[in-house]
Amino acid sequence: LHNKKWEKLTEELEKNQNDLAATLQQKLYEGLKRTLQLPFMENLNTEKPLLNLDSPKQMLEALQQLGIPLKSTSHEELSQLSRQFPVIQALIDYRKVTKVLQSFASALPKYIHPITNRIHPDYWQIGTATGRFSCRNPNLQQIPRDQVFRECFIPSEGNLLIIGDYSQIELRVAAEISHDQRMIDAFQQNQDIHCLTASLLIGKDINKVTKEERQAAKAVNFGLLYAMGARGLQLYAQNSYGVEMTNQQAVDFRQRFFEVYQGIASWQKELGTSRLKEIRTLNGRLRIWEDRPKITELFNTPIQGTAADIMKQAMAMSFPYLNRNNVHLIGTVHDEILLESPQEKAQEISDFLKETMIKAGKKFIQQVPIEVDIAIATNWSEK
DNA sequence: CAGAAGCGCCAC
DNA sequence: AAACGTGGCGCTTCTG
Ligand SMILES: Nc1nc2c(ncn2[C@H]2C[C@H](O)[C@@H](COP(=O)(O)OP(=O)(O)OP(=O)(O)O)O2)c(=O)[nH]1
Ligand SMILES: [Mn+2]
Ligand SMILES: [Mn+2]
Repeated sequence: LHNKKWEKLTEELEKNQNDLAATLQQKLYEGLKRTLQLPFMENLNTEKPLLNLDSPKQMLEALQQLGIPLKSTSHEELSQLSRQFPVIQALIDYRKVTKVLQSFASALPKYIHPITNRIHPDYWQIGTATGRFSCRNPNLQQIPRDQVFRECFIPSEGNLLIIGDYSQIELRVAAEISHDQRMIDAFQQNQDIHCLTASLLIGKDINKVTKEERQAAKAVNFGLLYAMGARGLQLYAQNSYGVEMTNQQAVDFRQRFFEVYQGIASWQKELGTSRLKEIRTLNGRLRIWEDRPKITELFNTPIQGTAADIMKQAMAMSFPYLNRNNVHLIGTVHDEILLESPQEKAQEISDFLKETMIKAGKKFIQQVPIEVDIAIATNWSEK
């Protein structure tokens, strides 16, 4: 971790948070004064705040008193009303900064080891029901994507980071498992389905889709793959793209998706009516449920699980070579491997990692080509 | 007072 | 009947 950069980032976020807290408080109290004319308003300028901005319960009560119809203060509900009520936008903004400040900016330095000057989290090999790794103390698999955070993660002197990430991995696994011909063809033609979905959703040339729009499309592709409904699609399009969809439009979009990917549709139908209480990944690993699983779990498990199999296969296959070359495997983020390599070997090692990850993929996936995005970097934001 | 539960949100 | 999934973490509030 780049200490100085991190400290500076933390300071900026703190300043930011103070401003946003002031804005939010002002909007809340102003509103409450108007609607309630409560005597406690006289105490406004005392040290003790009347409302805890971090308390969902108090925020909900306060917003309801302002006449805003809410059942909870989750982002999903808030974003619906953010344009109508400035105070809601203020709460969303305050929450965002508070979250990254509390969970990351302030929390992470506590984990820097006094001797190694590094962060040493615990990785759990069987951390999830599907076979993924999990990570904790701290969880380095949930560092914000934003460059200002990622650029603080740097290799030690004389080394470089090598970052390998599978391309569209669970879609490729899904194409293999379902035998969906259209999706297989798409991957054989090296197409990017995340970009395609983004362009269809926002009505924009596929070549003009931004990184953020592509990122947002992932949840649509994986959502539909794992049985997201029209309602869920509609909400998601609104909240992440600002795309207003009627229920009918969402139904139509969903229908078109499955008309294109008929193999996915029939795979879902087959599994959905199967009454299975257990299911395997392509590596043969088994997940068992006590009672009938939800179909969403049943759909997800073989695919997420196979992606995890591939990941672990790649790690196992590369480790001996890495070890011989004094290259350290310093992290993994589900379909991503992070290495720290002596500078002069970095090119050679990155070629090796990429080929090994692809080879591991091919062990389980034969109908669909496997692609890996690889980067040699001086920090984690450069992938 | 400690620990569990609930909420909300970060990542893949 | 309808349903995206897999996690970890910080805070507040509840429970005992
Ligand atoms: N069910 C579900 N799975 C997700 C979601 N986001 C990511 N995943 C899973 C499926 C992805 O293939 C896998 C790896 O995430 P990545 O961010 O690397 O995306 P992906 O590999 O699909 O695309 P990429 O080409 O790497 O940008 O994690 C999600 O919102 N829902
Ligand atoms: Mn990926
Ligand atoms: Mn990834």
